[in-house]
Amino acid sequence: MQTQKDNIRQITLDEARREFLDNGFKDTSMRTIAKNAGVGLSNIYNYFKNKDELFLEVLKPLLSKLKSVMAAHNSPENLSLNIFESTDYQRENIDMFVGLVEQYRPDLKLLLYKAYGSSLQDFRETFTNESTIVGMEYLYKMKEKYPHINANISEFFIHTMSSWWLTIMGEIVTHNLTHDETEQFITEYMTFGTAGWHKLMCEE
Amino acid sequence: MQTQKDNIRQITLDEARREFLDNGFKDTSMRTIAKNAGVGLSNIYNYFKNKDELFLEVLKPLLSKLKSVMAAHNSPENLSLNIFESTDYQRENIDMFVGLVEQYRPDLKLLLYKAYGSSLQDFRETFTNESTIVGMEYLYKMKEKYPHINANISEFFIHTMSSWWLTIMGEIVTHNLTHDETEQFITEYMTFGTAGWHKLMCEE
Amino acid sequence: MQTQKDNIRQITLDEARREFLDNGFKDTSMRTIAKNAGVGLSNIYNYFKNKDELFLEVLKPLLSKLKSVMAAHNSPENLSLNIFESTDYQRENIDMFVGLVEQYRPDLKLLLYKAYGSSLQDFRETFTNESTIVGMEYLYKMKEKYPHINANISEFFIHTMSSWWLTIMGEIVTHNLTHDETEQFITEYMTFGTAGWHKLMCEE
Amino acid sequence: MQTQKDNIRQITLDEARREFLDNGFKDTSMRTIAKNAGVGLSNIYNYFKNKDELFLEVLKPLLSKLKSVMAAHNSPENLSLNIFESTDYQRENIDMFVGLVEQYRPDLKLLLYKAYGSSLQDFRETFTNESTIVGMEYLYKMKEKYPHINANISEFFIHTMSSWWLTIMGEIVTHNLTHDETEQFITEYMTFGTAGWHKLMCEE
DNA sequence: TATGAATGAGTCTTCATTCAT
DNA sequence: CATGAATGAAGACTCATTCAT
Repeated sequence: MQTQKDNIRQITLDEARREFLDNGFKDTSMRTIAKNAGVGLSNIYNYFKNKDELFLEVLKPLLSKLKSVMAAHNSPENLSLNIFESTDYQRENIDMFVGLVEQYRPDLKLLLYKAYGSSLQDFRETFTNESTIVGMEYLYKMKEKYPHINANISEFFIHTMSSWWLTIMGEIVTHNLTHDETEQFITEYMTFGTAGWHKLMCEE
Repeated sequence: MQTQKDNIRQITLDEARREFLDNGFKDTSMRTIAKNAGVGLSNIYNYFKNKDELFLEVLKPLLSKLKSVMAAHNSPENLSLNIFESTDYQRENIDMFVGLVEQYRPDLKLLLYKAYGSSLQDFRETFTNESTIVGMEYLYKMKEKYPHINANISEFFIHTMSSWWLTIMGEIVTHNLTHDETEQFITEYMTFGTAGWHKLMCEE
Repeated sequence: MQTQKDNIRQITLDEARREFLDNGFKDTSMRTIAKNAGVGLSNIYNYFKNKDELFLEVLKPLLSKLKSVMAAHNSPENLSLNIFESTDYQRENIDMFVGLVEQYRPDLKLLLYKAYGSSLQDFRETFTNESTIVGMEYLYKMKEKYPHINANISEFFIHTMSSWWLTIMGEIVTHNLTHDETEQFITEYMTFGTAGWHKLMCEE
Repeated sequence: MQTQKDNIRQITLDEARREFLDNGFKDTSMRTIAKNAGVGLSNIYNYFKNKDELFLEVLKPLLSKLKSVMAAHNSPENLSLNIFESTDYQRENIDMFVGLVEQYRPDLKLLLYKAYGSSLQDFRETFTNESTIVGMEYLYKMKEKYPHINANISEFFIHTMSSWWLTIMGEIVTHNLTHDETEQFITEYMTFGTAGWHKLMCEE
């Protein structure tokens, strides 16, 4: 009996996602995926080169989304001190953030907590490093535009903030907040962060 | 050649730490530990019940240190709004923090990044949860003492901040900062955090 | 894009030869052949019954050439003691030999060194056995014609000489001799062999 | 139930030899060896690092014997033109040769015909190359001692003769000659070879 | 003819732990 | 206390070939 191509591929991906989520990349066996997906073990290898590629394929949509998010961060319209006051900008930013979380919740869990043993094992570190570079560039551009601000902020602090971003993402993904809880958290987070950055950049 | 009892135990622990650090809990094999430690494989089981307990034993000192740190956080002398201004208190707090990192750097790496597969795999989550409880209690007590402050802060936000703490710890452990870099970072961190908390608790 | 029938057959054969040469029969997979030849895997089975037959088909030209060479060996005009002196005959013989090597170098490598796992795995043995029979017959006929020669040579010695022939073929195929090197070798080989045979058949 | 160390090791080696002989290295599975030897599959890995090492261990005695044989070839007492006449020397040489074959018959088959896939796959080539070097050195030393001989013999010819040596060894190992057959063959071989070498080195 | 999907048995190797001595 | 042997299940992946279309 032959099932259609796409069907099998999708079934395998779905089952793999479930299995990876339950047991993590390393503790998930191809055998189990095959059995639970109702697909012949060796047949999986007609669709995916190996276990790692299967994992990557599961996370592909999320990964490209993240890439585009990071690219957007540095766009010119964000280069304004307004952002400390502009609730609009912040709101927009946050909505994107929350949307991303809601759309990719399981995949984010996978990526952040279950990737041990895969080639994405060090994604957090990699992503943080890249974010840090982006963050530093942002800082320099701001300094050019607003020479009076304090841009003498250590790379490591930026690094830390980038890492924080992922931490928060991870926490949100892990805990299922109600809508109100989410709203309150975001307000707090914005209040806290805005005050912090303002102090750091404008009053030192 | 026989080695004395305590020696064996210690040698095993040391070699296990090294091996776990290099390859992570899951990818470290008892065989390798035994071979590199020069100890008979099955003899290890005379000192430690199993691989997991060996791992726990390696991390025991760090774990109890962390426990005491958390306990101290809630002590009465910390219950003062002064802490927002008192550089002394903050300084002291930070020094403890830095001291801890310097003393337990490898163990912290182990605990935060290499524990996959062990019973400490979820330490980060567990610890964050406990920290959150402590943090909430602290908040209530502060509210009792200073009724005018805003203590209406979401548990999830506290949770997030606790998690942040571990994130920062992890970053410091991972990157070997010079003394000056550490100083600058701490200053930035304090500035940022103090402003944030102040805004959140006193001006809302 | 469809390729014409004969094309596909030939392309497959060529790619198979290349692959077999690189990795040997056993370590070459049908998948690889198909992929590199740009032919559908299962389509190969429309042209060749199985992997073994594909291998046989690759070597078919060489095999029939070898068969004819062996047949020629026993022809009447060769039945002369002159051959020990007649450089002409020897020369002709050698030239055929060298020509064969130059024309079929890769196929000879295939047949002699890369056939493990195929039905030609024991070709060397088979061919040697047949050659031995031919050689023995040759010897008898010579004895009939020249009764004074010593034809009491063991079958095993003939066998050994037949095997030697293949060995030398293999060596020549493996090492890429220059023209001069080939010439010198042939001279040496003829000198050595002629002296040996002469001693064995005429002076004992 | 625990069997003694050496027992198991030996049983495994014996069974492995048998299996390798029957099916060749590549087509012998560790599972089969384990089953037929009555040893736990994974237990084999307590004695041998992997399949290849098991194979090497089976052939170890033969390999060191061959090494010593080659080393002896160049010894000073062999440096004499007498050897063309001295039946003693030749006899001794041949006896060693035959003894070696009789003692190591199965192992020689293994090494020469069944090693495909193992690290000894190219033993024949390797050994021939080394033999060639030894042979060339021998030739030079002879030339020094007997300046009138013709030492202008191509390396490739020597190579071919070294290869021949292995070929003959292989043939003898494969065919079970009676004592008389062996004697006759040796005589023929010596007659043939001596005449050949003599012609090549002394009359050209 | 041509295709990609499907099969199912097979490969070597590793592991934490326990057993017998 | 110490040891090396033993266990049994599990791991990812490959293969030649056939099936359904």
